[in-house]
Amino acid sequence: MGVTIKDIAHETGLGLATISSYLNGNKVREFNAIAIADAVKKLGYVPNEFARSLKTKKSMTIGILVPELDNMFSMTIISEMDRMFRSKGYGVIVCDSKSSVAEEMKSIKFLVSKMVDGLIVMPVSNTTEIYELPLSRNIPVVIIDRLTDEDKIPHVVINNSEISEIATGQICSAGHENIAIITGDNSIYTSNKREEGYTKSLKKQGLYCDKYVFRTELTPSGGYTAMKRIINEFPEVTAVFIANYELTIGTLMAINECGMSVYNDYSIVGFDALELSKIINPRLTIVNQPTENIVKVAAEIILRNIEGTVTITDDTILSAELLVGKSIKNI
Amino acid sequence: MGVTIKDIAHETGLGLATISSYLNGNKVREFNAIAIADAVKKLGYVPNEFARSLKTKKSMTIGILVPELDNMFSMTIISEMDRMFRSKGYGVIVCDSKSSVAEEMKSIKFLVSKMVDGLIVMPVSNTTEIYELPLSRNIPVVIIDRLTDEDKIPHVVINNSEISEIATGQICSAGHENIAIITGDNSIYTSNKREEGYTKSLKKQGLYCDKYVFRTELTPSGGYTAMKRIINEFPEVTAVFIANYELTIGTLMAINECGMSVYNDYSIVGFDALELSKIINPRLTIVNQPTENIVKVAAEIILRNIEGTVTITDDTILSAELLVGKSIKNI
DNA sequence: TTGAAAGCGCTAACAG
DNA sequence: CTGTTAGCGCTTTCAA
Repeated sequence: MGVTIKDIAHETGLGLATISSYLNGNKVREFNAIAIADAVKKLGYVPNEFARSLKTKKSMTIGILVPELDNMFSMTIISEMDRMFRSKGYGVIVCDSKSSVAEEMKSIKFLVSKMVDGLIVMPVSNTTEIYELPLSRNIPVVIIDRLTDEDKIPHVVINNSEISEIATGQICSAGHENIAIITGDNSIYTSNKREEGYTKSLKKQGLYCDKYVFRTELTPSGGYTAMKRIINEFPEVTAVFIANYELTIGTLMAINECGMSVYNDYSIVGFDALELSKIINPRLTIVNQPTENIVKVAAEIILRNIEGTVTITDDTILSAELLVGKSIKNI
Repeated sequence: MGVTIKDIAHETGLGLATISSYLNGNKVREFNAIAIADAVKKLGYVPNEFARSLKTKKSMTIGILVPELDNMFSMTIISEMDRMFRSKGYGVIVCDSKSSVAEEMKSIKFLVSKMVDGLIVMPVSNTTEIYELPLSRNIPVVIIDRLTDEDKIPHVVINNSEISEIATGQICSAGHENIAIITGDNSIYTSNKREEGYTKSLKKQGLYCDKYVFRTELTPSGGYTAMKRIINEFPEVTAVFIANYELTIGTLMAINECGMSVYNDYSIVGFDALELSKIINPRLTIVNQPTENIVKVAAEIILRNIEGTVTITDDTILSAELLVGKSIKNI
């Protein structure tokens, strides 16, 4: 605690700049390089990032803000962000806005005060003003998972509506006529868009019926309760499109608990439940988000905007894929 | 971007120290306080944390290292840590060691290089040497979720063995004789301890049979596969104790898929699956970890050790609780 | 209370 | 390639 480059300058008899040079990977006479390396080891020198940051104005940390931390999708994203940024020498500092607009604002302030070099936000609110603070301090922002009307900030999203239309279409093609959707509140962008695709598909076939739209909390309980209602109150329903992971878990539980089964009793298309899909028999047909790609693109944009030669503000729309299993029955 | 306390000193005609004093909540003549506040607002001054950190040697961030980021328990812990520390002005920087000893070492180095003020580790490895680096730099460490033979570092753990013994005992009391366990590899502390409690309980009753011990990956697939084997190869088994959340999901899926049911066909005690337990009918009996308390205790210790008046090295053993549902059948 | 001044440890000109 | 020097923006003695 307290070995500085000055100490190793003393030890080696060299100047500060030489040490600094070496430490930053610049050319130094081989002879000196060895001396420095030795001194570093001997004295147990570790660079002081505070001082470095003060000078370079970079903290080498990225802020990530998600609505809920204990949610499968958030977790996957964070997990991959962590890997991605770590490999570039950046640390990741995470915050959770508890799906609250007020908390979201607070979190952004907090992250900015922590001097993050960039900010990745999975937003709750629509207000674009929450980005004024980071932007005013030249902290690049990337919004993921939803589109907003903020046009100075790049978005990375998937084709929620389209893929949901395709997924629903798949169910229609199998001959189902009473198809339910279990999704989240309409104020949630992804829930809304996924419902939009579902609706579009069914209207095209003249099969739409708003009684079959179940909007609930995005939790297993939400899915469970919704599915129970479908089973009990709408026996004519033969297929269900489920718009997220937590809902999918709950829905499956409800089906199983009632002694019914996927495929035979209910044709199912889930969302995000890659791991689940594999352990269900027959294998679940699901929509799979390209999380790795979302992260890769978002990270690249942020990193490039941090470099700051040009500023990217373009949105990226990635395609999710329908992983076809055996959970849709032809009737 | 660039307004410093010097600027506001100019603006107000006061000295640097006065401004700094005010900013840090110390007494300043009311008259001046107002002037400073005005200038701050007018110039849009925001303190530079780098400079402050350089001086105070505190980053106001805590490093958290978990073996797997996409794991229910890790997530819950992180989510609560985030809340806990945020409320104290600390940020949380998370790392994932991918259950690898080498990665764990790297992550600790990384976190230390990020100048965290404290480190909370859910360890993978047994080696105590990985803590030498933070300790040598006076960064307090708290180990959670497992006990190691490191005695300079406080641990916060639950009574894994005891609660598992109790849980298993509960199954025995209901008259079951062939009771399986689905757990993780023995090298994983929690898996090992939970199995230990199970074994102890069964041996006491003279019911132990090592064929009923299933050690697998801590994933839904792991649980699913293990349960399938139980169903197919050991029809005499009537009850299963499951040692973690992911395994519990997989196990339930397997049971349901085979057209069997919890309670009627299999008596089940799960782990950590608070949310699941509620959506299963009959309600699942589970072991519930006091995550909130784990976090609270760990955070308190870290914070206190950061203050640094005295150094706490005591271990804390918290009690998990058995939430009794209706998933154990009397036979 | 307040102001002046001395660093915290590092980087980046600049000159050699 | 190397050494000198001047800060980065803040906190903190120390006097006043």
